Amino acid sequence: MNPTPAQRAALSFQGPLDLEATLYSGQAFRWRRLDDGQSLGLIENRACIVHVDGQRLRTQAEPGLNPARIRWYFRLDASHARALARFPDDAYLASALTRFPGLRLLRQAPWEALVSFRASIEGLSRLAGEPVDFEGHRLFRFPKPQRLARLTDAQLRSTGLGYRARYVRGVADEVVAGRLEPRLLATLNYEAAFERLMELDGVGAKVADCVLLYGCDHHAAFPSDVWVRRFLRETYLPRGRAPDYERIRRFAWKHFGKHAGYAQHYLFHYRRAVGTLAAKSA
DNA sequence: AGCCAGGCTAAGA
DNA sequence: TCTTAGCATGGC
Repeated sequence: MNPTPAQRAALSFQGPLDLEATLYSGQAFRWRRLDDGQSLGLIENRACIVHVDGQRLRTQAEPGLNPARIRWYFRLDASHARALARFPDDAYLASALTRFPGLRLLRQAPWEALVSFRASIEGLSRLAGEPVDFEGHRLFRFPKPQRLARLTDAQLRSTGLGYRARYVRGVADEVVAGRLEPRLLATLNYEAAFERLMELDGVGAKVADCVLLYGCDHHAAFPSDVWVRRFLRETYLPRGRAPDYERIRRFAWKHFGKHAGYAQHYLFHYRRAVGTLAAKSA
């Protein structure tokens, strides 16, 4: 296969951009650090190498991945600052913002987010994705629904999916049959999109909210896992029984507002990377 | 090195 | 009707 040429760009941006926190905080699964300190991954299924140079994001991208799309993916527009500006005056959030001011919520592809629910993204890509040779590295694109739907159960399981293989197959079938259009989830309002996702076999509230937050830019989505629950119990909800999913999200909307999900990612990352949150600025 | 995820289902209280 | 174990596998 012919190596794919790279197109270079330097994208200027406002405010801080912390690629390390942004790419490796558990919201994206397709990036890796190169020996020279840059990061290699795929954006909208096209290979890309990035690093920050002052107030510019320097990129090498496959043709077809335009600078505008890279800006969109990394949220190099004002929407990052806007979301932060709407955060409540909150001591815990302030700690996380002080420590990781350049952590940005990525805008990833709905289809990939949908299947990445606990699926092995890398495994599925290696198994069924088109290989790409880019700047001396080999990557694999994430397979389209049509491709995943044609895989056998044994093939899906070979990627480490285990009994979740049938969930992946089910979602792929839904898309192929035209009953589900991942891109439309971003255009529905949050509640409608949440309900639609919950109808899918293998998608519960946590997974639905992850898809909506990381793949559809729905900031109302507040996925709560063990880290978020732990954080909440250490801070706002210390007594009583462990709150269930519904109670947590209602608390989140009331306390964090319309960008609760964006705040969630800050708290999630801080709790995992640093430890128990201090109520004072770090 | 063992526990636990996340969603579903079947079995138990 | 509500709660709980088990599922296949990998990550902490």
